[in-house]
Amino acid sequence: MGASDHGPQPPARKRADARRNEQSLLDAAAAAFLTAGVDAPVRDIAARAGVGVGTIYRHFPTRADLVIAVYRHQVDAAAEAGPTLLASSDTPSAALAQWIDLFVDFLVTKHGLAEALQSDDTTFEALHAYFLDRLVPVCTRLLDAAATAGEVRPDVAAYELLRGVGNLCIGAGRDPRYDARHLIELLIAGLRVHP
Amino acid sequence: MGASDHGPQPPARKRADARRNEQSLLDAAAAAFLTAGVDAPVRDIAARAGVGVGTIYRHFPTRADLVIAVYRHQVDAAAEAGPTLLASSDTPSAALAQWIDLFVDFLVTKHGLAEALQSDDTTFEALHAYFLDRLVPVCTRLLDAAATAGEVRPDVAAYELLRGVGNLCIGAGRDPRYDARHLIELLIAGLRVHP
DNA sequence: CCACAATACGGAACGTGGCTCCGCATGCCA
DNA sequence: TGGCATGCGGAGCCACGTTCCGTATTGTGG
Repeated sequence: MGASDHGPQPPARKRADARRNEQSLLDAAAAAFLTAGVDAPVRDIAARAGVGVGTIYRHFPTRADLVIAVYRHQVDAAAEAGPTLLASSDTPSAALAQWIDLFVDFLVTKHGLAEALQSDDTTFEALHAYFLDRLVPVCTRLLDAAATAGEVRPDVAAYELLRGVGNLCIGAGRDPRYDARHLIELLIAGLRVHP
Repeated sequence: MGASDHGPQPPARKRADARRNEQSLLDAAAAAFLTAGVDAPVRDIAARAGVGVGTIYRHFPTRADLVIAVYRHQVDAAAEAGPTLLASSDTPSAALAQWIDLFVDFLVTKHGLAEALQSDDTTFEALHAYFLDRLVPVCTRLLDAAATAGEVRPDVAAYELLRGVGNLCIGAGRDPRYDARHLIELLIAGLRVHP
């Protein structure tokens, strides 16, 4: 559900001010997320957008809805990059590595996103689900291709790998001594079938 | 600092009721952590212990202090297990693997601990520091031994490895599809020098 | 152009949780 | 037993999420 229809062709027309406010909120949220992370206080976001808190909840009932709306494009781009990479890379495992790099780039630059994705807070459940809906199929395809080519172990599920990578991104960029990419490289090395 | 003296020989005698309350609080906190995780509400812990909230803050000014006090023994045990394993194992890398297993066992059974350890919440800074103080030296020794024996890559710091393992433990046991141990096994496989 | 219903808005108000502060109780020692 | 250092309780303040409803705005049919 929810993973296929992202082009509301049948325009459920809304009032002009509503659309205006929705856009203001998206802009404000994006800005707030940048400086204060994805759990920036609701009131702050509302203030930035010049609206009342009620307006946020009307447009984005849960925080997850707001976060998804802000990052939807980038997540979709990552999803679409999968097949492209698979087609353009020398080997499936190279495509997989590049794709994961993309994913990491995304997570690492979004303050608090990786944390939120793994949080058990029910507020973020939908966020978790959205990421999985979009990315697990892509990752599965890359993983399958690499496994079929005998390049990686066949006993790792896309879900697990994605969560692992997501987890390793937590706290990246907050501590110079912690290099998430380095560990993810290790993880992928461990995934490889060694001669 | 704070990592070496854990036997207050010079007894800074406190009042009897103070010591009693401190113990009640430790018991109550341990129980609360078990059911509600390490961020169980302060008021709940106080109620369980039959004291006022002020008493908690007097004995344990920050949440980290309380968590540390509750888990101190187990962390110390993990620290002490390092050298023991190194002496009793066939190879340094086997000792390392076993030791990490121990660490994972600990983290996985403590609801919310792994999350707290990586949280950027300043409340938990001291917790993070305590774990590192105690465990980084031990892990460094294991890692050095294994690297010297040519069993693992020499370019991974104990700090990084511990944080990576800690991160991978986040959310373990909350989702049957996510097996932290499996990924950590992968990580360690990637750490190994392959023939 | 106007009236009026549908739609959307704002922000006061409530619940929860962390943390502080100070008047009061308690243990300790002489 | 008296006096006082030490420790205690919990009311109260703040920050934040979330709800709710009186009011304002929009767009449409007359």
